Amino acid sequence: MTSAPYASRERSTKERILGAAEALFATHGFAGASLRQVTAAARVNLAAVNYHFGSKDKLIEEVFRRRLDELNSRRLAALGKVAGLDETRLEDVLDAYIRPALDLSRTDGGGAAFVRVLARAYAEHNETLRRFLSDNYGHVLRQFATEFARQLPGLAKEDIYWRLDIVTGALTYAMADFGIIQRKHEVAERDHREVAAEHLIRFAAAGLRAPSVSNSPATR
Amino acid sequence: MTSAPYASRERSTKERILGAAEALFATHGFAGASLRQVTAAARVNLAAVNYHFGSKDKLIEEVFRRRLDELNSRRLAALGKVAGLDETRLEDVLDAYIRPALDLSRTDGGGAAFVRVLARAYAEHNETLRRFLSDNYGHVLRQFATEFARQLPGLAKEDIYWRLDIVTGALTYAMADFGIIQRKHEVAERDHREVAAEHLIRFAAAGLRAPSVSNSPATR
DNA sequence: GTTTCAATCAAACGATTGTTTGAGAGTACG
DNA sequence: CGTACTCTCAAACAATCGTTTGATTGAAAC
Repeated sequence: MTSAPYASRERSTKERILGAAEALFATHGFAGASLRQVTAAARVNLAAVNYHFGSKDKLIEEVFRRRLDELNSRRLAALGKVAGLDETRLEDVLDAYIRPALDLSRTDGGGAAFVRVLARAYAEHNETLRRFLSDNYGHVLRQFATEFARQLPGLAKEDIYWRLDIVTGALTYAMADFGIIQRKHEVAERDHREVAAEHLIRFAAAGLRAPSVSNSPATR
Repeated sequence: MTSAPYASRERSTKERILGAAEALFATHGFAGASLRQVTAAARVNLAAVNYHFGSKDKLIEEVFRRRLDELNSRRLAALGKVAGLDETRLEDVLDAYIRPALDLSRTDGGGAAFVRVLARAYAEHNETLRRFLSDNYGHVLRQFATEFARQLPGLAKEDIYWRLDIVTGALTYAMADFGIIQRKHEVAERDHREVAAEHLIRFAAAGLRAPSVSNSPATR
């Protein structure tokens, strides 16, 4: 029923499709990667996508759900270990937010590609996709916002959300490695992301601790 | 020769195509927006794109060049007014970097759409496009890096580039309005971006002033 | 008036798109 | 055995893609 019909030779057809789709969506975009490219890379018949997922759009959704469920629970688990504690520093909360994304990008199963897919999702600005992400991410972001608010009593709730958005943008951009400045080639990919996470946490912690904008409106 | 054949009724065919392409690329992506959609929106014959630009790829390049040339020179002009001066604060340099992007997104001619196109370009991760941006943006970024280094003598050159990348990522995503948290509908678009710029500058200034990562490697 | 040339137009080009079809293979259950 | 069911496959579907063609327009040059 739920298991494969006969002992699968390596990975199931569905998983092979998801993996190939993830990689191709990352490099060519959702519209740019065709189902023929995907099925060829997965060494699967063209009709398999519509048979297993129903349509290309459903396949895209499934690519997200597979990783986001994991990323969601990991972030919440990490947050649960530090939330509400007296000795918790701001950096610990940031680490709970950033580190799971970093770990995801280092999984052997192609999670690195998904980080780029996620960055594309933000760029898509598609209302359907946005609602999908909001439904799956909204409550996680709210929990983090609560803990950030506890760490930063001087900030208004609105400021918190603004800065979390900024952190998310910077995180997405950095994890997807969109830098204009070329990296040295001798630096390995995973070392690169590790360094990126350090810089991000350091930068974001200082940015979050900045004086409130709302309390001092005379900025310009 | 360079002028229109007869007094143009409103805007030239090339300009109408560029405007329509910019808007459609922003919402549907480069692969997602077809030339038939573009030419229909511009009220222009389908063949006009290939006649005036040669191909779809060349059209994409031209969409970038039109705005980037302006953004480039505005940023350098703003930087020139504050660079090297004793009374210049870090926030002034950041303002020179961020404000022109904000102004661009408020132009009536659809510059707001271009900001989203720019965000897409980063997500594209296309090597050709990356080189194009690096050629047009590289020297600007280097000049800003020099001034930032002057303002932040405690930071290593590598730290400067890392943090400039972070600022660029946060700027790109904030300006393109990719926030997961829904905004209040009563807030107008241009007010929204104005507030975004204030938050960004405040956040980025504090982040840039954070202690160097390189000088204290014991982060985790 | 005639030539010249840039610009626009409808129509078609072959290639590729997502999706559907119907036959066939292979396992499980009775 | 036969029936049932899941999955795979080659082939075709209509639609849409970027691009090209050849005719036609209209103003400028001579």
